[in-house]
Amino acid sequence: MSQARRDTPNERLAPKAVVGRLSLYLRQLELFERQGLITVSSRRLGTVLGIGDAQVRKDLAFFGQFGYPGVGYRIEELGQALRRVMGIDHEWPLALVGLGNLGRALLKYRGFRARGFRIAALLDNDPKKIGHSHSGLVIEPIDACARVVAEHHIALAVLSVPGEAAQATADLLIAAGIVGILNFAPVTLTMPPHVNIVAVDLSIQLENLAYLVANTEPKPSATRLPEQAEGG
Amino acid sequence: MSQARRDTPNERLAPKAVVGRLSLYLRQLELFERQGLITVSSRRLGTVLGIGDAQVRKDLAFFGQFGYPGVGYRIEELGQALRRVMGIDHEWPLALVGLGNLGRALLKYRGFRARGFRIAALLDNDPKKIGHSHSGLVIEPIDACARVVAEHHIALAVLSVPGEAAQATADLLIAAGIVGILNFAPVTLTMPPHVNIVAVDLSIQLENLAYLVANTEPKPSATRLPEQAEGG
DNA sequence: TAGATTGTTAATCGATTAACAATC
DNA sequence: TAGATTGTTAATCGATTAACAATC
Repeated sequence: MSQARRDTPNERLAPKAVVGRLSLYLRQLELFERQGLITVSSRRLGTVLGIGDAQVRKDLAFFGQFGYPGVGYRIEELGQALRRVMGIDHEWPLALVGLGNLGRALLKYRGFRARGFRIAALLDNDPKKIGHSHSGLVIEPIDACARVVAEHHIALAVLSVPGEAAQATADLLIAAGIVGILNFAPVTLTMPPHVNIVAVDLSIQLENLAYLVANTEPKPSATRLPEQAEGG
Repeated sequence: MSQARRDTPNERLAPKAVVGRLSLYLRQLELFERQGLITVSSRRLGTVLGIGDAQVRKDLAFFGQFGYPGVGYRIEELGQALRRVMGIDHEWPLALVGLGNLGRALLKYRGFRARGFRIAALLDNDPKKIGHSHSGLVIEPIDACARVVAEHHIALAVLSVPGEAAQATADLLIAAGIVGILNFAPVTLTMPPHVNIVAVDLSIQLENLAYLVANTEPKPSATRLPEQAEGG
């Protein structure tokens, strides 16, 4: 419940790499909190995430002064501060667009809800799906997105339509006022500058993994030396 | 069917950022190929992906000399070369571990198959699920992973178990010979150095999007100037 | 040939790591 | 106090961009 102490918000947008790590820090802080810890040092926080202590401090310092020299960071306070700088100190209603296999799985995915993201509307263009209910929500036609977005004050959309439909659907969503899209379609979308997109291309991730595996030394011996691996 | 011309494989592992873009290049090349194009310049390839022409050339040059001055890149030839350097010029059998909502959606996801990844085995620890068939495959207990991995020559696993089970399950998979994991569990896994991991954390991606949206200027006017957005 | 475009070198930019005075 | 740890500056490292001779 304490307030952040010396919050010196930075004018610039944080580097993408920093923001990605912020989410990792927050997740780990919440874990530490459940374990009953009160404070944590940059070294300890970094170690469990495979990140150097200097980098942890630098990342956090970008947004303000949250630590106490000689003590470390107060976990609850830092967690609150990070939620605020990340813009997730309040709920975000989402539109889920495209209710194929992946879309329906995302609808039931509990990780979103746990992080303050609430799916508030379902959109699909398949006449066989429109009108059906999933998890208490009725699927509406994509044409209705302007009304739906306004009604529920939705800013973010999760796009899980087929690749062929992705750009046209995104255009409709943007016209309806959507300003952020989490794109699961395997397509590079073209956007006006005020709209943000984060692409999650599962095949590309798997390809990157294949490359790494194809170019990594095999296990050198029976000895194993645990080491950290990263992700976004 | 042509061979790459002057392939000068680089000893070093390519930077992560380069590998990520390689997948984008390949996807776009395949699109161009379907559109009937024969050659493409670095400028054109870059433009549609929102990447500079110098960067496209530099990325490709890391792996060899694939272009023709004055002409550009032969699309089919470059595509083949990229598939080879990425290690996806052959099929990869996968183990899908964890058949919750997300796991079942991934099983039906067609993007994997289209890219040479074939789910060859299903593993889950829920007694209610073991023995049931999905898409022609029988769910086996995770304890059986050593046998299953050996039988199907599986190197890569897709891990979609709950966060609490992720590390223990990953340890079993590694002991069974798995050397690459696509991790959907919201947990930072600890790995021996010969094992690669790519983390796909959907909540983190959505958090990054929320940050961007919360810190982006709103639409300045009615004029729109389309611009490229990126993703991995 | 003239025009286009590569591969590569040099210049710039940004991100990570190391070091340390200041603080508790 | 002595020990721990921060925030920040300087040093290093890596990645991107610009420029251009070489090539077709």
